[in-house]
Amino acid sequence: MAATHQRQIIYEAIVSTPGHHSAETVYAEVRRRTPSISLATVYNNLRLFVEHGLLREVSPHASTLLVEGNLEPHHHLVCTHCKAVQDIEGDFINYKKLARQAPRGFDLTQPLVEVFGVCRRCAKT
Amino acid sequence: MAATHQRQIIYEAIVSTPGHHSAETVYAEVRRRTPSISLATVYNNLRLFVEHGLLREVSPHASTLLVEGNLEPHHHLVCTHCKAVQDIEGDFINYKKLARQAPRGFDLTQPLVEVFGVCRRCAKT
DNA sequence: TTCCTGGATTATAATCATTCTCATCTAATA
DNA sequence: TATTAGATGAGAATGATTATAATCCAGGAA
Repeated sequence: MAATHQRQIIYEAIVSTPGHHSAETVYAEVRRRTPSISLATVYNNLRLFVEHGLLREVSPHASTLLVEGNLEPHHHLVCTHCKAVQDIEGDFINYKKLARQAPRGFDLTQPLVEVFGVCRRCAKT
Repeated sequence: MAATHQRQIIYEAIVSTPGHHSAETVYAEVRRRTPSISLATVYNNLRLFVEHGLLREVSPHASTLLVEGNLEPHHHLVCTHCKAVQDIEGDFINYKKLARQAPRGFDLTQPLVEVFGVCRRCAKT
């Protein structure tokens, strides 16, 4: 991966500010220094950085709406590669600890949890 | 909420089949019985059902790409209402139990977890 | 029954984020 | 300097979703 000027300023813009960054916010930030940069370049490199592990994707799931009729408490296991979602049972969450970590006032009455990993098929590749 | 014909067949199509349903799959299924139905109606009613708690949204996250530079192990707390994401620390996950529940071959070497709830500001409303 | 009214539906246009295409550029190497 | 592979930029294309506006329909009042 070549360390081009664009890549450097994109990376800098992200790691220099804690928190979560969208393509648009990065684009706006980076454009102040290098106005000729293209939004496509930002997207390309965000994806590249995530693939190479330099950045982490905040919500690595497919962007399409999914609904389910199963209202029983259960959680989801999401493959960050193929985006497949499957149900997962079990009480692997310590709700007391979780509630202690959450900020005051955050309603966790019925927490849903999504666990990200890589499914067997994708792990083989 | 009026129990119209369209709403009934949309709801039926979802709860009669376990698993996760996208707007397109519901649309395709429902069209076999009522070919005149509109995709907009499917979207409208999926949203309505989710709001009324008849259905659950599988990945109630912001649909835009977000990245972060913080590679330290941590998790995310997501407000299902305003979609805001904040970091959350802590070891509220029992990884042994989680690994036991996950299907064979699912790679959970570095699991990311998103916990959904309602943030203080949205809970007030 | 007939009219009225408000909500529901439909078709389609519009929007938004993201990806694709392809011509151009750049930097490293021969 | 010439070559070449990869990177970039501009804008078109895509795909999911939402908005718009006209039409439809069911239930209640006359």
